[in-house]
Amino acid sequence: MQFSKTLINWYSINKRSLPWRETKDPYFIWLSEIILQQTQVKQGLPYYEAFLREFPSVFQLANANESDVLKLWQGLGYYSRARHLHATAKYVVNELNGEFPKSFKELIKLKGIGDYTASAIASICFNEPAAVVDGNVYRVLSRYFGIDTPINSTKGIKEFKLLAQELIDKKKPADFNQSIMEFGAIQCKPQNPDCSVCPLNISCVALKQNRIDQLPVKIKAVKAKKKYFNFLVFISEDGKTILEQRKTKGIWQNLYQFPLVETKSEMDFNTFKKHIDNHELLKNSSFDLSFYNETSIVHKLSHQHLYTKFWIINVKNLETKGVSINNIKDYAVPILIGNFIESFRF
DNA sequence: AATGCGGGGGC
DNA sequence: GCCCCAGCATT
Repeated sequence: MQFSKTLINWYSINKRSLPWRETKDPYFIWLSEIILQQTQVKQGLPYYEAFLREFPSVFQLANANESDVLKLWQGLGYYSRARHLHATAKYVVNELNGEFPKSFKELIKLKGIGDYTASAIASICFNEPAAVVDGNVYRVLSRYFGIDTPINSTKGIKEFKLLAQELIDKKKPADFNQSIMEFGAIQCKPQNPDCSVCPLNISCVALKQNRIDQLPVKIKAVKAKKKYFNFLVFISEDGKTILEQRKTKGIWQNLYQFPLVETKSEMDFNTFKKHIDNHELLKNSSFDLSFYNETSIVHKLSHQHLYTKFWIINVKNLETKGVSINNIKDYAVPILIGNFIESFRF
């Protein structure tokens, strides 16, 4: 197939030099693939290097505490990846003697490994002809073949997977998979690709029909909801503050934060002072309230916009409820909290 | 089939 | 402001 040959040839010339491309060790490939889910190389690379420094093998990762793994993951987002990464490391060490499964069928059973990641590991590490379909593959195939089935519909997911599976070079599954993804990342970019230098421009359907900017088709995402977060930043005279671990499902599960009061709207000083008067951590004690930011900090997640205020609460002492302010950098926190901690002078 | 989950960057 | 990103789990 000319399509596959062209991609593999393009890849051999244009591929970026990246650390996980120097190995077929499933631990390294697995780690890189989990980190790179929904994450660009530029953002994930430093995390990959940090994880390998801290956990050179699956055994060190399995022996770590989840809190330490989350701390290292801090800032990368989609924290369930880190929790599943750790759980799978423990499973591989404890149940599989530290050896990763060697087939798509077995790999996909592991936590945090879905169709894409199982295909990536099986092809790159074990030469199994399992086609990867990530955001890049959707884009390349939808444009080159002029397919307008929505890529995030059930029909589209099946259709593109089938097509990729037909196109894969069964003799070079690793090269084919990586070539089509790299091609999507560098040549067939989301915005303003330079089709004049594309090795596939002669036969690209979208280019011929002048539909490059209309493909791939995607079903619209729901709009983000607004939420109003008020963090209680306690400061005691003996140098302590309060951090709590988020145990509920939802965003930032198992990360730490200052005690959170969610409200229906943005709080001004007087309203908020009344609002928290009966708060569990404040009743029967005197406190001095002030704000860190008078206008909300807007933190945008994919599905929520968080209008956030940090409230400074000076108290006499916090006894055992508090943690030493000197140690707060040891806790894994959302980037929203992390940015505050960095800029606030305790 | 639909929803939730982060954060950074491009335009 | 909207879209995109080496997706997965849950319901």
